[in-house]
Amino acid sequence: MNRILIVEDDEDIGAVLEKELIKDGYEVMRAVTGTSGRMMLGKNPDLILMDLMLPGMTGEELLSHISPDIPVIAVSARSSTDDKVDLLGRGCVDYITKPFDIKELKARVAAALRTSESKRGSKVLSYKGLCVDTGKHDVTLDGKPLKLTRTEYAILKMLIGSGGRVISKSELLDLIKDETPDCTDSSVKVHISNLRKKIKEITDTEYIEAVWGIGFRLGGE
Amino acid sequence: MNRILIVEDDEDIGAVLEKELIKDGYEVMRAVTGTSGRMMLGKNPDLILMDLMLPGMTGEELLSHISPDIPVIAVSARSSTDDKVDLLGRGCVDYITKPFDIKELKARVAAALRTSESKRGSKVLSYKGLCVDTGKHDVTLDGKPLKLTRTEYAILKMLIGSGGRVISKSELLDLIKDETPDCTDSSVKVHISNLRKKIKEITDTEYIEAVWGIGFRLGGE
DNA sequence: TTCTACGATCAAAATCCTGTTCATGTAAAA
DNA sequence: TTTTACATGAACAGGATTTTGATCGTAGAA
Repeated sequence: MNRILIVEDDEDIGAVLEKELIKDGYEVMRAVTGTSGRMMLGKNPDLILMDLMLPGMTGEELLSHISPDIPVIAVSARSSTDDKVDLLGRGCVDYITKPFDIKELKARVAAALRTSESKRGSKVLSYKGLCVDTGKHDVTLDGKPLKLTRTEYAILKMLIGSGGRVISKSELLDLIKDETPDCTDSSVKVHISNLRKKIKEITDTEYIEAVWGIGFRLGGE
Repeated sequence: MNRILIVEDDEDIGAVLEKELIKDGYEVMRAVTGTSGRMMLGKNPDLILMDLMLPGMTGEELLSHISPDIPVIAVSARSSTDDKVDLLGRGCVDYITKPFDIKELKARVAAALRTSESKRGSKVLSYKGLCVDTGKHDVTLDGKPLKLTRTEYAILKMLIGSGGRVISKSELLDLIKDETPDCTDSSVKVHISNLRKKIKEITDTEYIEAVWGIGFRLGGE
């Protein structure tokens, strides 16, 4: 779940934003001054929605304290192009002028989160010669590329991402359910089987291990 | 993704810098001498982190070869104010003395990149013979000009600007939505198709690669 | 040992995606 | 006005992927 920090001194607007964003499934934190906003940076928000006119500290000042990989959307009554250019230069990814349409705001929040997620979620997970690059969305085994389908990739990523923990079949089912809500666990079995087949074409090491009655785990002996 | 060139002869320090910067999502290149640093200028770094005491060529000498719009941060044991003024005059945007705090260094790197990016909004992105000049708004393939429409250009720029990352279809849709808010992903498909067609007129290399169920990526084999 | 429930695999069927082409609408250029 | 270039949506073909159902193998319990 994504965490959004709202820095807004107007109680009404803040409350509306909070309610709407919670409705969309975000976790929301609120601050009413620049100073309190700065303190809440410690809680690692994934996105910041910020008014530029704040008591205590200007939005611009607050901006300079924010790590550049957190997307910031500025909300302001001001709308001169100069302001806009200036802010975008300082690390804001977007800019909305009041009064705003809540639907548009939500769309921009979603877009900003999407790009930042793919940018910083670009991690390389690895386990014994098996490398999953979550940004490039590709996998290599002992240096050789492994061509996986979407589901196979998702399963492998889940397995490799959970550090040796056993993943229950129902967890894997949830992964697949996103696309097809009604499916039995027999598809999971097939995907696992196909994954193993592709792995076997490259190495003899057994990577995917079944744990009876529980699920699967990565652990090539 | 931003590319950072580290010119540092101390192996330990260089390795730490590289690791930390990669962790932050930068693409890192290393050089251990001034001379090799100079060669790597050809790889178009977005920022240079440079030790001033180098074998082969002094940092000051190297500085004079660097294009003035690339931000350079000097890292040095020396700390006299004269040195500092001198260097800043020669085009360094910042100056850090050893021993430095890695967090501070990262913050300065981020800040320097942010300002330089907004200053010269134009940047030449390139990938295997494909060059996108965001300033001049034109594209060349193996030296030959590629005449693209506005949308095709936007798509290609997004793909090339994201360093091999997969761009989801919804991200591409957002790009098009700016002009026509209601459009289906079938237009994305058509644009991609047209782009490929134009590329194919010049070379046989496959540049735009589909990642099934996810989106598209640049990656000519 | 024998039984049962679960795991593995296969091939066919169903579904989903991509790459094209074509007809249409629209806005700018001549 | 006419012409041209672009963007879009519909429709379809050709694949790729996913699911299903049947079948066989195997671990664990009685």
